[in-house]
Amino acid sequence: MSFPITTIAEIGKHEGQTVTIRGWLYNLRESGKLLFPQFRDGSGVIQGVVPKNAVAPEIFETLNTLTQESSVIVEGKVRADKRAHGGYELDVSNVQVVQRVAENDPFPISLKEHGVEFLMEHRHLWVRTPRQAAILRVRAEIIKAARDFFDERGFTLTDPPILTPAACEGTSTLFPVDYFDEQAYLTQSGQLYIEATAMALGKVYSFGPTFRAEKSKTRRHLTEFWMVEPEVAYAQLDDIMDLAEGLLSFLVKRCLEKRRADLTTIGRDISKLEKVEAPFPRMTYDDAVKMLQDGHAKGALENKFEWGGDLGSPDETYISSQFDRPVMVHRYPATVKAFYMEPDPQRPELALCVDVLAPEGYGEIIGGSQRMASYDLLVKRIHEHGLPEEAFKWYLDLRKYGSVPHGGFGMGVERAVAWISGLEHVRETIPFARTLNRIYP
RNA sequence: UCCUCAGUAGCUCAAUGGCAGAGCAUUCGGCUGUUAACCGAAGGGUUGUAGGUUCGAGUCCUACCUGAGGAGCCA
Repeated sequence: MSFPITTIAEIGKHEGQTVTIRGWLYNLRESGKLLFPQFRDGSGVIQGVVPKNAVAPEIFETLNTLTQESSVIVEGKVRADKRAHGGYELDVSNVQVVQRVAENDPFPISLKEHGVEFLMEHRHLWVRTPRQAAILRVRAEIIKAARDFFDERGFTLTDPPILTPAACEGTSTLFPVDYFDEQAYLTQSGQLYIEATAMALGKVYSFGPTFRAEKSKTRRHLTEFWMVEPEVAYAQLDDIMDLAEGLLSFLVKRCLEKRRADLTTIGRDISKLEKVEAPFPRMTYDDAVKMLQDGHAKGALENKFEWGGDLGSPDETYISSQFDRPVMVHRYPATVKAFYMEPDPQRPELALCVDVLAPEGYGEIIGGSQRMASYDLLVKRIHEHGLPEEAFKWYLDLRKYGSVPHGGFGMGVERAVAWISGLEHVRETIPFARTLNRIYP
């Protein structure tokens, strides 16, 4: 095996040359004394062509009896061919089997369809299939793009703790952890901590895992998921909305530039993504209520929405279905939102907050707000929500020592990936999903 | 927590209360351009679990287990 090693993605650069690829047998088709082994290496799939009279008998026999997902190092000459899916084929001249999958215990994920439970039980093997690999590449691209977006705009990455002493927003949905005989919790948001670092560094963001012990069983929920959370000193609600709009359109543009082939593999309708450009529609909660009531009058919504409630999932789906790009709903009633949100000075019953609803029924992918700047009002709200003031002492300090208007948002990475990739369920957007009923593999 | 649906071969699914079936996968045979290749053959079953009704239950009833996606809650 002395020929140059290449990846399948870059094999076109070696047309006419003999190369080495290192990967796995994806599938084997045969037609008499002609074999068509398909190899994958994580970067793509290429079909090999092996006529019986063109190679040594032992090489033909090795390939003829090779099993799906056996690991192989293959030597062959790259040839452009219109009949090939990637545009190239490999005229195989030599093969070395690294590990052969036993036929009495074959690779479980055959090329035919499978059910969700079976696939999730074999997630460690499912990730090898082309569609799942494409989704994970899109996820990686979105993560890189989000970091580039903030890094290029003068934000500093500050990592909040994952082990926390108390609830950010109430204990009911937290995973408890024993911390040297003390009760601790896995974080449900880094927000409160990055409010502190924003007062130190001006513009900050966090990027990390988040844990919610909610017993949610829907296509939008994981118990462990990743969030990008920017936080900006001196920012007001309009600045936060501008930032959210800028981030989402940046992510979509980047994926269209760099991961178009993967989106095609996944089966995404790319024309829908191409419409996602700033500015996004912005509507107040009041106008959203009117839209929902109109929807009810037209028979599109089952229940009549009354002012004062939080938007339910069917409500979000209806609103977002009216637009071809994300829609920003702002200024909800303070009573349905978190304790730390700044009241609207024009109408104190409203919170200066925004939810960004993705199109095509993907629901809320960003939630943000302007944070409460007043010490006295914040103490009052903490008490109203029945939260222990002692646990928030450090958070209240931020309002004592140079408090300023500030705000930020959290974007759910998996929901963003599900939307951009056009997936039915967020469990495919993360390598190993943690859901209500699954913590294996 | 509530509502709805599902559980039969390794996988995906059939089977009116009356013999347990097919496709894929695996093995064997055939085919020199296959595209989830195709053609022929073989092996492969405690029908989720425990009860019940019945001459007879994969099928009907009860409970439980497991899973799914919807509500609530949220990103």
